[in-house]
This record gives sequence, C-alpha cells and structure tokens, in this order.
Amino acid sequence: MERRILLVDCDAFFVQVARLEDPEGAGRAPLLIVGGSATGRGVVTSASYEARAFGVRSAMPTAHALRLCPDATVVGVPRGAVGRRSREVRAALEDLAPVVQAASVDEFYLDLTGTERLFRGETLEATAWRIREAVLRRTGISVSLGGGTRRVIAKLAASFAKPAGVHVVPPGGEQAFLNPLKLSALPGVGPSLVERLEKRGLRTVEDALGVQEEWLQRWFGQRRGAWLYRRVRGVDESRVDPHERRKSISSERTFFEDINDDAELERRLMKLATSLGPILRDKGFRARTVTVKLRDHDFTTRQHSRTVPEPIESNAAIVEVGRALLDDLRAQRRVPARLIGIGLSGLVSAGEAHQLGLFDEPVAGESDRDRDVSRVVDALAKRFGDDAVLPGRLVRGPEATGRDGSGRTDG
DNA sequence: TCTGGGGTCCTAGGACCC
DNA sequence: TCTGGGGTCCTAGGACCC
Repeated sequence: MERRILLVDCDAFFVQVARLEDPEGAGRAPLLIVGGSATGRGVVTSASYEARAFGVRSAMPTAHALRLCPDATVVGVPRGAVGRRSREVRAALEDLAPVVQAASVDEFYLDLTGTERLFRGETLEATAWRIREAVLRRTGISVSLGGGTRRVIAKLAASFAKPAGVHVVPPGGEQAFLNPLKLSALPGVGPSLVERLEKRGLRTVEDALGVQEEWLQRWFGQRRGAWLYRRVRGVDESRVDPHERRKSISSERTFFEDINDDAELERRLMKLATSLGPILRDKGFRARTVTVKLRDHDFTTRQHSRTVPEPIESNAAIVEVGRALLDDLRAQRRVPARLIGIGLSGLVSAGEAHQLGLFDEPVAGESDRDRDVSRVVDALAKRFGDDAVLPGRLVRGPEATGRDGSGRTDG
C-alpha cells in the first residue's frame, strides 16, 4: 500500500515556547534570540523569523548574532518548558493520528497509512491542514507539515512548508520534487560530504543521478555510496516507529571560564553525574558504559569510556567510574578545560537485567546499599525538590549519609 | 564570529574466541 | 612452529541532526 507520512515540525519552537512562557517580555520582542548569554560563550539555539531576516542562524555565537542584529532581545533557553510543551504537542498528535514518533523535541513523524476510509477520502494535504489547526488550538504551538510516501520526502517537503504551512508531495511526484534540490539539502549530507561531492562536480540531486552506483561507492565508500545512490532516488524504507528506545543519556557543561584545577573539574563532574543518575533510574534503566568528555581550552575534544561487566545505576558507581576516566584524561593532557561532560550508554532496563540473571552474584563495584542510597536520594528530591539534596555528598555510604543529612535538608 | 547541549549512527583497529 | 578467517565486543573519533 502507498504510505502516507507526515512530518510535523514546530516553527522556531524555542522562540514560540519563550514567548508563551513570558508574554510580557519575550512575547513583545519581534527580534528575539533564544540561546546563550551575549557576554559569555553562548550560541543561538533558535531565532525569530524577524531576526533570521538579519542573517541570524542557530548554532551561531550569540555575540556574532548581535552584531548582525543589534536590536535583538536575547533570552535563555526555557529548558523545562520546552520539554513540557513538546509533550503537549505529542499528546495532541496522538489523538489525531494512529502512529506517532518523536524525532526530536520539535519534530514528529505521523504514519497515516490506511486512514483513507477513516478520514472519508480526505486528501493528505487537507488532513495536514486540519492537524495544523488542531495542534495550534490545543497547544498554542504553530507547526508546519510536510507530506509524502516516505519519511525522507515528508521531511524535505516540510522545509518548503515553513513557516506555518503545508507542503505535500503527491505519490509518483517524488523524483520531480527531488531533482532540483541541492545535495546539501538531503538529510544526512553534511558539510564534510558536500565538500567531497563538490570535488567531483556534484551539486544537485540531478547531478548525482547521472553517476553509477559503483562510482559513488568508489568515491565515497561502499556503504555511503550505496546510501547516496538510493537517497537521490528518494528510496527510504524506514518506518515510523512509535516505540523507539533511548540508547544513551548524557549531560555536559561549558564553563564560564576555563578550569585547570583537577579538584574543581572533579567537583563539576560529580555534579553532572549526580544529575544524570536520577534520570537513568527514573526511566528504570541501568547502564553498562560510562563516558567522560573533556574539551580543552583550544577546543580539542577528548573522551574516554569504560564498559563495566554488570550494568550500574547508583550515583556511587557512576561517580567511581567517571572519576577514574577523568583521571586518565587529565593524565594524558593537563591543560585548562572549557567543557566537561558525562554520558551513560549500553542501557538495559533494570527488570530485563534481572531476567537475564545478571544479578545472582553480588555486583562488583555497586552494592545493594549503593542502589538503596540512590533511591532514597531520588525520593527526597522528589518530595522536597532537587535543592533538598546536594548532589555528590550522599554517594559515599551510610556514615556520610547520617552525618551530612541533617544539615543539608533544611535549606 | 570563536564556537551549546542533547542525541544517533558509522568506521576502524585491537582483543579475544573458535 | 606457523598459520587462516570469521564473529563479537570494546574504544576512540568523527559526521550528522535539531
């Protein structure tokens, strides 16, 4: 059956959220930039369409953006609100379509294949407009929709729909739609591949259509060549999967000023680690691999990772592995750092781990008590707020818990 | 201009096992 | 004593996306 896929893309999502959350401030600034501070090391996360007219783009240093658009108002990323509004949009879509997959905070794929009768022969374009209005009414968020027979076509179509519009590529019209596009417009073709393509004189989809698969493979590698050959023909078998599972969790921070002190770096790492732990446990996961990342003052980015035999979940275990990895990284190159990060991957659900019989023996590195302590910390944080429990202090065992506990929770 | 933070996927080499 | 080849896991790095 011909598939009917829509990509729902929120228009300048962070800008919209900032305005909804602060109607008197951000809501009244046509020239709005959401992102890092102007004086610090921030970049633009999202800019209003009015600001984009001045050349402001996301990922651009905020300082640069302000040079292009001096009258712009800069506000921070409304972190919590972004997640909340994203879930609202998703919930609205789940009431409108049978299969919904979140591709990011502000992008959702819908598979409407087989809904023709349910929607009484409504065209995909009419359905898309109806969904746009319903989402706007229910969540206050303006979205654009792209439609087609495949995910990649829907995705590309959405860029023609923005802002606040709809663009549907009819079945059979895929190749005509793709032909004039620049190769750099294709999802998965980034700056690096574009440079190599241009060396071969390839700029547009039509250029690439004239090249045999074996030549693409010779130039760009077996897999990449085959992938590109299919992509310029709009071939995309990937499904809209509503049950996609998270594969990693991570957190990183750029410092206001570079840090060269080992103890201070360790403190920053502990803080990140103890903020990650609750997220891991809340989702019922354990992790097998811990990764620590350092970005040096010269922007050299290095990371070390370690996979432990049994999956871990306690702050104590995460911190222990993370500290060892940081020591290695610092021993290798001890220069001022501008960023530190920690990540957890190799995620297994705690229940799954039990079923596999992985915990018949006591786990090296993580005791039952470690896990219990972490759960107590989570419960306290849930009841009294995160500030009730200072991260990095409760990770050492019952003595520390008893001693530090009283002074900490009365704040 | 001076470079955020959250992710996914791919590659390549080495270790280890059969 | 020297040797092949395949599979899997782990690690580091890089490309890419929003």
